[in-house]
Amino acid sequence: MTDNEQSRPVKTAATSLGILERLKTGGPLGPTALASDLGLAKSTVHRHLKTLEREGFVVLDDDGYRVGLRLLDFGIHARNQHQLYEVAKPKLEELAEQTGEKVWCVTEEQGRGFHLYGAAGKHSVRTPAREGTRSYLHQLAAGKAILSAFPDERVHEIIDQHGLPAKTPHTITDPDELFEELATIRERGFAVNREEIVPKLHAVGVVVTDQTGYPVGAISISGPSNRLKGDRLTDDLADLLLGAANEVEINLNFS
Amino acid sequence: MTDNEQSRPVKTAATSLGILERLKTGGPLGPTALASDLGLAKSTVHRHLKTLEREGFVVLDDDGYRVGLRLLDFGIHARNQHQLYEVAKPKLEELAEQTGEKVWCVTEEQGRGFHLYGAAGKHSVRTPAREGTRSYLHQLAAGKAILSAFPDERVHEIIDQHGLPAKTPHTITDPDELFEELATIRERGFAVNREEIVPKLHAVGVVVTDQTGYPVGAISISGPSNRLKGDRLTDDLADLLLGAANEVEINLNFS
DNA sequence: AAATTTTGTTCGAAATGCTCGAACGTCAAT
DNA sequence: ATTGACGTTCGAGCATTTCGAACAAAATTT
Repeated sequence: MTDNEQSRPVKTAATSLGILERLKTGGPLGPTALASDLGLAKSTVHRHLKTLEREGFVVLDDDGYRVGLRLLDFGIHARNQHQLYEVAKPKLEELAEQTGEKVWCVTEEQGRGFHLYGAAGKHSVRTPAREGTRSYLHQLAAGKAILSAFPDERVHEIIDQHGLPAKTPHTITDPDELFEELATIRERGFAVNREEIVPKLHAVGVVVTDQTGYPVGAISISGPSNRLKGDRLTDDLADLLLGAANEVEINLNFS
Repeated sequence: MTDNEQSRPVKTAATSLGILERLKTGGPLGPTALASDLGLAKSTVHRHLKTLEREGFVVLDDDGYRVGLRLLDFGIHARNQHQLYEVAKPKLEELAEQTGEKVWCVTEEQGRGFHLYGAAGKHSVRTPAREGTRSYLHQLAAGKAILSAFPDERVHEIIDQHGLPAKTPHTITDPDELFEELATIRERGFAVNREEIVPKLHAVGVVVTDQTGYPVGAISISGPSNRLKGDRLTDDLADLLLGAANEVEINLNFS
């Protein structure tokens, strides 16, 4: 499963997806700008755009082409496939209300973490994470909680596939260190993140498993480091999360 | 702008998108099932799937290929491009709380209506609409409200492009009837939907325009026909919506 | 307002790279 | 152990994509 080298990819399809990707991050663009960015001929990009437009994946307005809401339809569908979303959602809102912080629900796909849903408490701070955001598991409290529930073998696969890229000086970049951390997490039941992805941002995360012990995702609470520290972080909030995760796990068995 | 006949579409890209579409509606599937559904060779579908998988647009699990959460990333991004979403959201939650019904925010793209966000009140009923759902504008209260703010010329374009397909016996299928309805909506300021998309479901909708009068979307309240009728529908709820839409319009000018 | 530059769009021709079918490997079921 | 169904790989023909150049349309400048 470590093999991600594809024998013969469909280059034409990859080109279309590359255009979508570029439009997502690069705002509205025209054929000329896209062509030079992607190293393609104007006419080629134009043809792709018109095809994508026909299907609603991109739309044309005054400023150029943008990603279309057709993708929201697909995205919401992708999210609804995860039972965790619907079950965890009300619990997350409750936690956000109680703690005043930002509460997330994260799941794993292809060795990466995806933010399924976030509930904002009264005092929650703005972070780079949005719904749909894809992150490296080892950079997230929720992600490390998920990793702690995988067999070592699977964690090795993930490291092989994605590495352990750093986001801040505190990010865990050494496999051995990560495995030690995962042992600690398994022991005490929750994961802690101290400025490992965003400076001055801390978080706690707890895994949510199904009946077989497989991690279907994790929930986390994040906030400013000076508010999420000491006992509040490792006792109060961790306990709150452990209870919530436990409830979610039970509800998952009956849906 | 009525020309949607594309000179030379990129067939290969369209094939990939067709696979995505089929996976969205048809649940997890394997290469063989997809190939026979789409009239393609197994090996062709396989190659497309591997390409899509590499980009995270589909994922493979025990039951077959599914649409991947990478699409949620794109979809959320598409939604965030519409300022209306963020501005209307808190107001929708407020309305849902007040009325107990389901409240939606809809916007237009390519002559179709897209459900940006829905807030559920205590007594809200389950309908086919989800976030991201694409509908015909003439079948929605919010959609008709949007149409009422377009110039007739644009409405004609939309009718030419998409027709006026029926969902129930009450759906408006005649252009003249639609234009009469739009005149009424412009006059009184709100649109009403009586079982035009779902039997026994009624709704009220009010357009939200920008400074130039262009409809950036609409908000609506929907619920069972026996609860949303008479004065409650055309007075109480309509007034509530008109006030909310007005507030949203003002807030849109400062964001 | 004319001219010029930039951008969007169309089209032909060459060759890339996609599609198909057949064969192989793999797994589950009988 | 054997059969069948499914996923995967690979070669070869040719359908399709890609590029570049030319044209049309805007936008920007003089």
